[in-house]
Amino acid sequence: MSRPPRETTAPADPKPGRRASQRPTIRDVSRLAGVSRMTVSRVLSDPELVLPTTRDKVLKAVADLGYVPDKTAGSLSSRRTGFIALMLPTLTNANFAAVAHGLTEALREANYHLLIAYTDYDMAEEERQLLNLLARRPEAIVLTGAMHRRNASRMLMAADVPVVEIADLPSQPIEHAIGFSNYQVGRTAARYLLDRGFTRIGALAASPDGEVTDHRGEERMRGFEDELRFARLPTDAVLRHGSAPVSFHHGATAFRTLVEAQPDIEAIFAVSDLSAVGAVMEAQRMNIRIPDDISIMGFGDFEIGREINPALTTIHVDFRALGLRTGKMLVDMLASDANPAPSIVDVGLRIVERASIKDR
Amino acid sequence: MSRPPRETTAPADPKPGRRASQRPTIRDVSRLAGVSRMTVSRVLSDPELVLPTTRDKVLKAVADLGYVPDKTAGSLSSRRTGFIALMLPTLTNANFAAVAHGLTEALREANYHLLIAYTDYDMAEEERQLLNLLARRPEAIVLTGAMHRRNASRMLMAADVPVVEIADLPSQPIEHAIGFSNYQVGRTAARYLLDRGFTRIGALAASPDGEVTDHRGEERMRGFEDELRFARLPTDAVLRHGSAPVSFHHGATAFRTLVEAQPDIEAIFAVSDLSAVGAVMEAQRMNIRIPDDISIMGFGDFEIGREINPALTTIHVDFRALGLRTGKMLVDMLASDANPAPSIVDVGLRIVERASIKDR
DNA sequence: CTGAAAGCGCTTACAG
DNA sequence: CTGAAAGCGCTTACAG
Repeated sequence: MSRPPRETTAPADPKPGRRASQRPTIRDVSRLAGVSRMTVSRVLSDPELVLPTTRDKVLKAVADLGYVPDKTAGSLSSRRTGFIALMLPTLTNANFAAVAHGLTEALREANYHLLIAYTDYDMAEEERQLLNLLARRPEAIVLTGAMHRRNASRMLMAADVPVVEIADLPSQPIEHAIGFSNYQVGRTAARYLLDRGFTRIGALAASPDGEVTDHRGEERMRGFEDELRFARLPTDAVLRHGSAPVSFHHGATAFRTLVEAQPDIEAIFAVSDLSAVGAVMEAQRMNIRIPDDISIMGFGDFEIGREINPALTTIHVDFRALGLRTGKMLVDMLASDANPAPSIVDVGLRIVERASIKDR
Repeated sequence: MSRPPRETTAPADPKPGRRASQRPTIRDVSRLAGVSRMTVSRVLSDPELVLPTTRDKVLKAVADLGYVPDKTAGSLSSRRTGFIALMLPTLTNANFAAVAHGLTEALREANYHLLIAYTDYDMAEEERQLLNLLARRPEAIVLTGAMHRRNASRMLMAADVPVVEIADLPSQPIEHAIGFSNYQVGRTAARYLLDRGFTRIGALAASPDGEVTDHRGEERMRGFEDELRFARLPTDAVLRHGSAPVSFHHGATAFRTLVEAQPDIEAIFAVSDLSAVGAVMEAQRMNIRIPDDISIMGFGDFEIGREINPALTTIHVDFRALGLRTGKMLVDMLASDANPAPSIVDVGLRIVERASIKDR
């Protein structure tokens, strides 16, 4: 592996005199433009309110100085930070990232900035992060529903801003909730497999581990097991393996474990497409044909599921739309300064039938 | 798909009187504890400085009121916001998400909060986001290297804080740079394929589209093409298809396009594992055997590449470590308040040999 | 259409 | 070990 020389042209004088030049303030602009600070402020926030001549003088001074208003000061004074807090279990999950993207998009026009924190599925960390977030005085708080520590719930209730829980529909929402029932996802999956006549049915999930738990995934498993029980089927092939978050590798090892323990298994629901795809890959290596020998379905409709062979049957939730919708609701709410009654919105879910479930 | 009734227990009285109760300030705490505001401030930032008796009174008042200090005010006063700005092309890319995770981890102990923005690979958006970020007075700015608009570069230079470009090694860094050479990635990939005796060599990438361009990916392609040219091989099988960011689907369609145009192709380098994996999946559907008929290698070492069959040969860069390292450097720098000379750190790269390249 | 005054909720820099 | 004063850089709420 040869490495030809790189042309490392050292920049002439990088960032000269950092400490020398203080950043200009509104006062500097006002002096240069020969107007009051209020006028500068107006030009920047409500230009129509000031005479074009004055406006141009100010704008020129702003450009000449490279003035960037300090929002820290602005926030303190106006009591509006322009922050919306978002707390997620993790950033490295395409669906949660999609929520963040959807939210950002909805918030962009109204000029809100997302303040993101994540918990790594750890409830103790959620509480810690929540404190950090609250200290920044966000104008609204968005977080993943399902489970919080008591202290976290209390802090959320005491926070003087709208709270919306997403991606689940808690039975006792803190305030607003926009999402879907993970419990229903589990029941729907089981029902789907039941309806196709399978009787040896299993599942792949993570194992709850104290404070580090995927509560939403657990909800799916609870629904799945309930539906099996209602059908008088055993739940002993519902495998909890490793800890959250799941991964392709999780699916591969869990699949092998399950199949070795239950060789007659016919159909498997994985808590996430990540696990389901890993299971399909492991099946290929074990020379188990999907779906002829074993049927597999996932949850989340990740892109990779559409591309593998066979394409993965899964349950789809539009996470991007969920983020978008949450953002729009918040923008409306914050604009009107109203305090509407708590709303619970179910965005629903949809089975996407592809090729990983056997026709029978 | 039946939907049994959900127990929608409406919470007794969610968030009573939001507008009634103002959030407590440091003044409220000081009054309740019978001390000055300064003493409250000290208890919260430097507890050893105050008498245990006094401290306990204050802590009790803080707990009773549920006081959370307002960092907006604190920031303005102390001139330290505790923010580190991070600008990324996108959040929905496992490697960039890993950078964010690594950074967060390094920053956590020092109590810095990441302020994240992303550009969707759009340079105009980068400039807009940069302004938003700068207005929040971050104490340092981390962004993806390779390319910026002139205005963006100027704003960065004028910003009175450390700037570090990551995930590339620009020939003219703004200040610090921690990353690897994407150009070298391309050359290394081509060299690897050349050394194995392939002569009909192609590549899969996105097509630059004005302001919306994956400049780092383009650098990889430039290196790849250069290495082919140095070997006196044609570059006509380097396919640019669709626009950034690439995806599994991108790889699938680009692969089909390339193979139909160049049926005698022997080996392909994909700009990202995402495309490479999509290509492998499409090959399966086309009954093209990997690596017997065509060899494929990717870049980025995404988890899915390890799990597919055949496992994907790729080029690995430790993005998490990159984030971690950047964070540590920043914490040190900010703690000492020093202004060290610009540092350029190459974290290197590594070929991961798996099964998608034919032995010959 | 423009500006002088007051204040947002903290911390800095003293003083005692 | 504790506190009174001043001030961070803006915007609000008037006033003219």
